[in-house]
Amino acid sequence: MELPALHQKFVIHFGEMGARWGMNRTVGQIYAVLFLAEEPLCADEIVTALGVSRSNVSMGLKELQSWQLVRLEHHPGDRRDFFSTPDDLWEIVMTLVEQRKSREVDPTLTVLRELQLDSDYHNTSDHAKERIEEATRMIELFSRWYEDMRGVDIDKLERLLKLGSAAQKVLSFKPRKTSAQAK
Amino acid sequence: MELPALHQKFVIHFGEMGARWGMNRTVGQIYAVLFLAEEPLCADEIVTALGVSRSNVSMGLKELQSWQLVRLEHHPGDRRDFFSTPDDLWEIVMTLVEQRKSREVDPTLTVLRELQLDSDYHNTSDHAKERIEEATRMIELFSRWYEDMRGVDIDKLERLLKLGSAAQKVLSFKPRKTSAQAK
DNA sequence: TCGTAGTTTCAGAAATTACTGAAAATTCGG
DNA sequence: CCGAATTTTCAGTAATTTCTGAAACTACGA
Repeated sequence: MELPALHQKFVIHFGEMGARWGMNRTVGQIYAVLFLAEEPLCADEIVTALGVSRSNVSMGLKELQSWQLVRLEHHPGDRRDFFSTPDDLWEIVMTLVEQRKSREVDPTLTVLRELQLDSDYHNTSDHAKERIEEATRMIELFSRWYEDMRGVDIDKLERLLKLGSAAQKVLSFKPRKTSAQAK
Repeated sequence: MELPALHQKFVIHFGEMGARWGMNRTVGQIYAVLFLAEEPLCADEIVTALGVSRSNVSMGLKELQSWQLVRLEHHPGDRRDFFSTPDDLWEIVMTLVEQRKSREVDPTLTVLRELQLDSDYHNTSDHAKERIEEATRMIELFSRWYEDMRGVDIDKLERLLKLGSAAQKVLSFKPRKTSAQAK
């Protein structure tokens, strides 16, 4: 399966982007191919689409599975594995957010809490304590919000975002002692 | 300036995390040191804190400046550059978000739009077109929201997040028919 | 049980990225 | 303009990551 020129461009861009997120270029490209494909593809189709080695594709797919970004399916009477991305783009975005949270935010929160339990903690400078505690509070704030929000569908989200924008304008008029002036 | 053991742990963790974001380990560590420091530090203080070469610190600081994550100041009668992070953690978070948006989201949106203007676009499969357009719409939705929200202070944000959580619960009860569809 | 069609693993090669020390450049007081 | 203090650049090296081909493995039908 040769890739149409337009798909090429898309795939290349997602390769670059993939590299900026924990995955590598090839993994990003594999994902892009699957994302545009009409139907689930088997590993060899990805090999010819991208021109990389079979084993590289195998490893890439494993990586994508560990991110829960691809789905595996079987066709009756065919021994091959077929891979696809969810049809619902919103679901993809939520999976990505979830994964990044659990790979980056959660471990950071764990470390911050551990530091505060550390026997050395009391002889840390007040300033450093304050920064550590502030960071902890902020991450907890976001985590709680995320827990509340996880699982909204795109339709509801759209309404919430509009509400948020509107609310932020309204709040800008309520003079509060701590609030900085709105733009 | 030898780092206290507790700072060590913090710094090491941020090195790992920095590596997951576009920066590398050393850049993350430099940032962590500055984040905990009572007052602005000069490059040589970072060198002794981290035990890496002077030139590595120089490059790391340049990288951090390109992300706009550090501030540079001068002390009268001292020729050295002193670096610090903003006191307001929220400001730091917003800077990070802004930078990542402009390095990842904006270029992606540009590519998606270019694809749609491409002379090949009309002979792309309907399915691929649909996916490209869906992705474009979703990114635009977030970008608009972000534009509305950029610049809220942490205090207002806290209220907005609560509002969002509450609203999402309320909306869950409203039987929705044709909801806000900007599509 | 064997053979075939497929997938995964893994050691080493290739490519990329990070780090260093030395040299060059900059800045500023005198 | 000189020289001392500092920062930046850069070519080469070190470390890390990615990719490959060959071999090992798995599942299945005959």
